[in-house]
Order: sequence, then C-alpha cells, then structure tokens
Amino acid sequence: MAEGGSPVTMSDVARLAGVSTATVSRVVNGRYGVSASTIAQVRSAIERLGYESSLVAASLRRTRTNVLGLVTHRFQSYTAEVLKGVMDALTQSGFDLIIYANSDVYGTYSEGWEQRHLTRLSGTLTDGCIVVTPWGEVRASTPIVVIDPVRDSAVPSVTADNLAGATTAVEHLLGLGHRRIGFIAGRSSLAAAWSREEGYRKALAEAGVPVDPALIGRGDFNPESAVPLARALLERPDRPTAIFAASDGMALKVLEVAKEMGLDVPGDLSVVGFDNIPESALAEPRLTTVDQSMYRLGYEAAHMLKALVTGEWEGPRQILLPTRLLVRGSTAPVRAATRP
Amino acid sequence: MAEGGSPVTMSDVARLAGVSTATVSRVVNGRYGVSASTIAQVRSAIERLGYESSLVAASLRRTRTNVLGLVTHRFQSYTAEVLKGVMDALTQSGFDLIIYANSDVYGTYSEGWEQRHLTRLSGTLTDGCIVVTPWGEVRASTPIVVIDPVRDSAVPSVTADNLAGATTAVEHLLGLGHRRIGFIAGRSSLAAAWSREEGYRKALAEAGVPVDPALIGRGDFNPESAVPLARALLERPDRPTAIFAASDGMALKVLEVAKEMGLDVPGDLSVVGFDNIPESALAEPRLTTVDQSMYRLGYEAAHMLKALVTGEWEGPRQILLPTRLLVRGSTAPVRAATRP
DNA sequence: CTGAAAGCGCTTACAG
DNA sequence: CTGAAAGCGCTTACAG
Repeated sequence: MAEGGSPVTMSDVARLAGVSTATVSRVVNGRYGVSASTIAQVRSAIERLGYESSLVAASLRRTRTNVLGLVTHRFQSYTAEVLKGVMDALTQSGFDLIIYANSDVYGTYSEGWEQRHLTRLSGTLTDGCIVVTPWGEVRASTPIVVIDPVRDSAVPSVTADNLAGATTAVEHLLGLGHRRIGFIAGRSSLAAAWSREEGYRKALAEAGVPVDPALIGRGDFNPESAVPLARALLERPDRPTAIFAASDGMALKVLEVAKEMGLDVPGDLSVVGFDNIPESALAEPRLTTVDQSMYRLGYEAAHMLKALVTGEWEGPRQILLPTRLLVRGSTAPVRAATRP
Repeated sequence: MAEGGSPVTMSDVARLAGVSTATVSRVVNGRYGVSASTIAQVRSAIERLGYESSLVAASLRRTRTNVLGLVTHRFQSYTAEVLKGVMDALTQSGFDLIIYANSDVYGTYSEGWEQRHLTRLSGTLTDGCIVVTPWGEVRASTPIVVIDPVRDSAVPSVTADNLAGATTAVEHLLGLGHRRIGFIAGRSSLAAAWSREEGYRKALAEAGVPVDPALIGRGDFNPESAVPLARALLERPDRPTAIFAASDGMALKVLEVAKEMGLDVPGDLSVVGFDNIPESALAEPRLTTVDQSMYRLGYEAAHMLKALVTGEWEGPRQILLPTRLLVRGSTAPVRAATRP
C-alpha cells in the first residue's frame, strides 16, 4: 500500500498516547523533563502510527533546521562532481542536504533563478546555502557560499584559480610552437570566464604574441554556443593551429566540428579545454584540459558553509583553489607546414 | 551585503503596500479579483523589498506545491546519471525538484533512511517522490516511484531488466570459452541483486555448467565489499578464469585486486560488470559491462511520477527497461592452458 | 474587490 | 513533569 491516507501528524500521536502535542514534541526532539513512562507511551504511539515529524512544519517554527541547501540551475557533469564533494564534506556532520533545481530552463524566470530559489529556501528551510555558478549577484538572510561567483563579488566564495589555469594552458600550446591560437570565451559576466580570457591574453602577451581579436569567439559556456564559433574560426584562410576553449563542454564541440570539417586533431589542430569533466577523458582523442577539481570546489564550499552557519569560520571568506594542466591526446606540436 | 537581516515576509509587503496579506497572497499567486491599481501597488512593494514567498510556509498551507522530491542515500556516479534523466524529464513541466540526501552515512539511522526522509517530505513539501534504491519497502501519503525496489514490491517502480542483462553477460563469457565463472553478488534484499544472480545461474544452467557455490562471493554493492571476495576467489588453486560482478563499482575493485596479484586482465582473467558507470569506460583495461541506462531509469521514473501526481497515468505501474551488453577490453577468450 | 480570521503541523516560552 | 496558548509565514473560505 504505497499511497496511504492523510499523513500521520503529531496530534494523532498525542491523541493515541493521551498526552499533549507539546509533550510529543519534547519526546521527538529528545528534550529533558519528560518522565520515563510518558516517553515510553509516546514512543510506542509513534511506532504504532509510523510517525515522522514534518520537515516543513518544524523548520517553519524553528530557527535552526540542520539542513543546508544547494541551489543549482541545470544538472550536468559539472554539478555532479561538485555534489560528490559537498556530500563528502557533510558526512556525519549532522547537517542534511537539500538540493533545489529548477526545471524552468528556458522559461521567463531564467534570469535571477538563483536569487529566487535562494530566498524561498533560506528564510525558512535551510540554515545556509551553496549557490553553484549564479548568473548574477546573490544575497540571503542566512549564510551562503558561492561556487564561481560573478566578477567583483564580495560574497563568501570558492573558485578555481582560473587565471593561472588558463595561462598554463596557453603556455602549453605556445610551448608546442603554436602562435595562431584561437579562444572560445564563456559567459562574460562570470568571473571564471573573465579570468580564463585574461589568462589567454596574459600568456600570449608574455610570449610576445599579439592578440588577434578575429581569433576570439564569444561563447557562453553552453556547449552548443561553441559550434558556430569553432566553424567560423576553422573556415578562415588563416585558421588557428590551436584552439583553447573556456570549458570542456565547448572544447568537445570544437573536436566535433573539426572532425566534421575533416581536420585531424591533434595533427591539424590542437584543442585544450577547461574543467576536466569526465567526458573529456572519453573523447577521441582524449582532451587536454585544465583540471579545476570540481569535487574539491564542492568540498571546500560545504566545509566553509558549515562553519559559517555554526559561527566557527576563521579562514578567509574567498578561497582560490589551484588548477592543474592535464596533457592528453588533443594537443601536439604545430606542424612545420602550417607554421606561419 | 550577503547576509542581510531577517527575511522579508508577506506582512512587510502588505504594510508597505497598505493592504492585507490576503491581498498580497492573491497578487503573488496571480488569483483573479484584485484591482489593477492594487496589483500595481503590491508589485511595486514586492520589488522594493525584494520579496519572495517562503516555500516552506506556502507548502504547509497548500495541498499542491508543484515540487517533486527525490530521496537518495549516497551521492555517486550512479545517482548523478539518474538525476540527469530526472531533470530532463522535468524540464518545462512546471514542477521543480528537491533532492534530499542524508549525510548520516554510517549513523544509527542508516536503516530505514528512505522511509524517514520520504515521510518528512511527502506530507507537506512535495507532491510526490522518487526513491532511489531503497533498502526496504517504502510508503507515503503522496505518489511515489521507486527506482530499483526491493523484491516483490508492489509500489510503482522503474527497474532495469536485470535478469536478461546478467544472463547476456554470462552468456558472453561462456561464448568466450569460460567455464569456471565467479560471481560477486550484491545486497541480496534488493531485487536488482537477486535478478542478477538469477541471470548468472540461468545462463550457466542453460549451458549445462553446474553452479559451484565456492565461486559465489556475497558482496553488498559497496565497492569495498568486493575486495576480500575477489582475493579469496583468485587465491584458490582452481581459480575462476572469469568473474562477473553485480555492479561496476565492485567489478572495478576486482580489476584492482587482479592487478595487485599480478594477474593480467583479460589474459589471465576476464571481468564483467553491471551498470555502465562513467568510470568503467576509463578503467585499464576498459570494463566490459551491462549498460542499464541510469539516465533512462531517472527519466522514466520522473515521467511516471509527474503523471501519477496529476492523475493522468495510464500505463503499467511497474516498468522494466532493457539492458545492453557493452563488450570492451576486460574480457577475452579463455586461454587454452587454463581451460579445465 | 478586499480584509479578518482560521488553520496548515509543528515548537517554545509561560504557567502550573 | 505537563499542558494551553501563541505564533512561524503563508492560503483560503467566509463576510462584506
């Protein structure tokens, strides 16, 4: 019988045990000052009815709920890795996790979804929230930690060192002899996108290679956005010998476009991504990328949030995590023939 | 300013707009019967204060919340794939998703966690829930769909055709000439584990190969549980030439143990898993496995739940999804030398 | 068209 | 040690 009647409430328990709901509440929450015999009666009533207190009702009344929230937009490989880190950090912590995902992907409310969901949860349900890659600034009445905040945000946050990571990626290409290096950028309002572009510019500048604006495509981190951009870059007579994409999702699309156009990777074109999502290791060839340890992003964010909620946080409120270049099969020395 | 004071409530809006909370509620929920000028006033107050209604308070009062729940224990690759399917099924559906994960992995309450969380959510917060791989029977006062139910459960559910999948896997090994085929079982209370073992027995029986109880190890789907079992099997003088593990997580551990013991896979030992988690394609050698399309499990479960909630479900309440054998690098013909 | 009042299921001072 | 009552932030008949 999966669908019973109405749920069992605290009043049902109180009635059966012959006590008030106040007393039931005390027993359920293990408060002192209830006689052993009353406890036994209430426990037996709870058992007989299969009662569980309503999370909603309890959190409406209480100040602390011992539930932490995580607000995310879409659910992608990126998010999955982050969640593993968050869960591991919360193991045995006494906090449960509620993840709120909105299904309204392309609906009217897409802008500002994070703020809306955050507010709806944080007033009551949760003691604090992690917000994953919001599109704008966010605020709440309880502590929050943002993974990948927007530029110049003062909110507590955890971010990968995107500048260093991108610099290393482009230096790797320069080291292979590439000089015409295309770049596919991410959503420019995000700090991550901005820093990755900065890294690209910085590495080129330090190598004395002028930035050619024609070699920069404006994507938005959505993999599909990279398709026309990659095509445009690769159809140029002076096409780049390498492309650095600001995310693996977009880099994988560059791989597809190159294949479509009959270009060999890494023979005719080197490709570097950013993120190290699981799919990048499965690509053919395997994608050279910058690992930003999304697991650790999630782990650190949860760790900080926990301490922020309990008022024990001592460390800096903005954490920068190191990245690591993973050289795999999609990059190779530039061919002598195509060298300018 | 990330941490403001107390959250903005409906009373704050009502006060500023000079109306009652009843009226604010009507505007927020788009109910008919409010004058245009009042709507404008309320809207402007909402905007000025940055008000969002509390999910908790609203769902406590309402019957429908337009939020679906998903209850899961740990957060693993398995879960991530399921979630992608769930989210895709819910896109533009008008339902949001709340995922509840408990952090109390090895705590006192581990048994029955699904039922407890389910009850706490389903009375009030959600219109219905998906429960992923519960360890026992579950029930709720609102519709539920179980992914991977326990044996003989009558609850609406979505399951992979574990029997057929396991049969095919073992037939594949038999076809390669293997006769001594070890099996590492999963948590026996789960229908999935039971069916996979049945498939193992069935394939052997049909090939006229007697089942050797000494070749069956009793794991519990936890990858670690496979380590001593694999070791015991492989240390036998008459060790099996192939091992079929009831999950990829366990199969990957078999790979590790074999490597430790200096056995070559697939030269000395063939290994087959079940699930097709992303990691299995990254293993060395890549793992031959049975794909149970966890994405589709999630997709179908969400699809059914949605229709169950709105009362529109017409199909069967127990869905069996096909599986597919993926032959990769971890299986090979049995060596002449080791053939009995 | 609008408001006062009751109530969703709990928890928490306050009395006793 | 226990209960009556208020109240968390909303929504919904019910009046007017």
